[in-house]
Amino acid sequence: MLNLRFIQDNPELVIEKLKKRNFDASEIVKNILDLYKQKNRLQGQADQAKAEMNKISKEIGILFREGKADEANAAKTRTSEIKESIKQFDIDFAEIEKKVFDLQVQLPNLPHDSVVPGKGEDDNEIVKIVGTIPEMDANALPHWELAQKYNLIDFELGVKLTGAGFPVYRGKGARLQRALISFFLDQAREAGYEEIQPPLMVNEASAYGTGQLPDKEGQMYHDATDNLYMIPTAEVPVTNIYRDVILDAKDLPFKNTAYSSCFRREAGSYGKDVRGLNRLHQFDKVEIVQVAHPDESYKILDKMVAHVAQLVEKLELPYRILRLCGGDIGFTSALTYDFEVFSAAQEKWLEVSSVSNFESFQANRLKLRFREEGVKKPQIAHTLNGSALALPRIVAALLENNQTPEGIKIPKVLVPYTGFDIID
RNA sequence: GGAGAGAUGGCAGAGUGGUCGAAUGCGGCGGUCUUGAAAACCGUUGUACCGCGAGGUACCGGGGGUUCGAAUCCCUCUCUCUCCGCCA
Repeated sequence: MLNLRFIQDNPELVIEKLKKRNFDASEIVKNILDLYKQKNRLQGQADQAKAEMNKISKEIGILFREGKADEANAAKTRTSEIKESIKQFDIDFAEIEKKVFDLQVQLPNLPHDSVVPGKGEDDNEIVKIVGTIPEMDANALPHWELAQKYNLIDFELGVKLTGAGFPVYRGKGARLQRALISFFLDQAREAGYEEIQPPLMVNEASAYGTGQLPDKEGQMYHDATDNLYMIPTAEVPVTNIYRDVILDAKDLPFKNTAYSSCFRREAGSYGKDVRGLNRLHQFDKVEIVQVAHPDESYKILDKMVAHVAQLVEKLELPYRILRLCGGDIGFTSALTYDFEVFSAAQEKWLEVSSVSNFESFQANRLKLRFREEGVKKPQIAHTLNGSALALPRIVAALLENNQTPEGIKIPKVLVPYTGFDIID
């Protein structure tokens, strides 16, 4: 969420920048400014009343100790009125604070200057396209048919065990999954990321910390008995490592990578692009997360993009990088690059990674700060994350693009991990 | 699942109604001493909000209550630990 002080000091800037998202913030910002003034006035009054009260209480204590009980009791009678007004101030203050907060969380992050305005995905900028799109045989099979033909993934069995969107990987299909996970983790480690194995369920505080709550409540699986949420991405537990902490500036950036299964209810998304591995309730992903100094975060974003690009290249998949437009960028992001690989048999681009700089938007909610040498006041850090990479669509593209009459070829870089170079 | 104990500053740990934002120790930072370091000694060391500032307010797991006054008393919730049971 945006910092209140910042909104207060830069109302026009906030409104102007959010226009790129087709988000009209004028009403909300105006209300926030009004409430903020009220809040401060109220706090002034309340603090004054409390100061008065504290002073009297202290005096009463001294009087009692000196044995002047009469004077002490006389002083007591003066307090009841102040006490009442304090009570009322506190009630009003809490109410206004809640109103401000409710408005504050409605404002999305300010897009970076490089983000172009736009309505939706059609307006995204294609930064670059790498690799050549393979010419496929007319009878090339989509991955769900290949998965069945070579007995790699059993979607039907998943339905039996759990439900749609929970596929069962088996044999070389399962081994391919494991190989990809190891490969991605090793690559991240070599790039200096510390590997984390996080819990797959988180508590409410963590779900709030990264903004899954309150807005996206319906997108997470929730265990009501213990009030825990299945993570939709490793970003949630990993980023929450840094909730409520003050870091040393000289230790920045913090770099973490984590493999996890991800669980998403995907409520309301049935019917389109859900075939095979295209959209699942449970899938695997290796995530990279960085906590950065504000001055460094965009340099770091570029490095993260380069890291992801290099992964896709090593897998020999044709891909393109998009810079998301204002209308398509996520609520919490200031700048996002999406990676899409070309899936040859489906003949379409599939999103396999999303790399974002959240600037201070997420850190502000997390209370993730750092302290600069010699500066007393802690500052809000920047957070970034990206998928590196999400497995299912990578697998879909690998199967489809690498199919040959002899079988499915495994990219060279993966062979040491799979232990086989062809699926036949 | 049963029984018990506990939650205080970066950590450890005192504090059971007022002078407590909080002893003491460790750690951190600065300094003295030293060729340098260690040791010793001295000083310093929480966060947020409001205020131009002086300063004020809040925070001792969360919420509520008693009281002129709560870290301290009461209620409630959450979490952690120990023992027993079960168990990968």
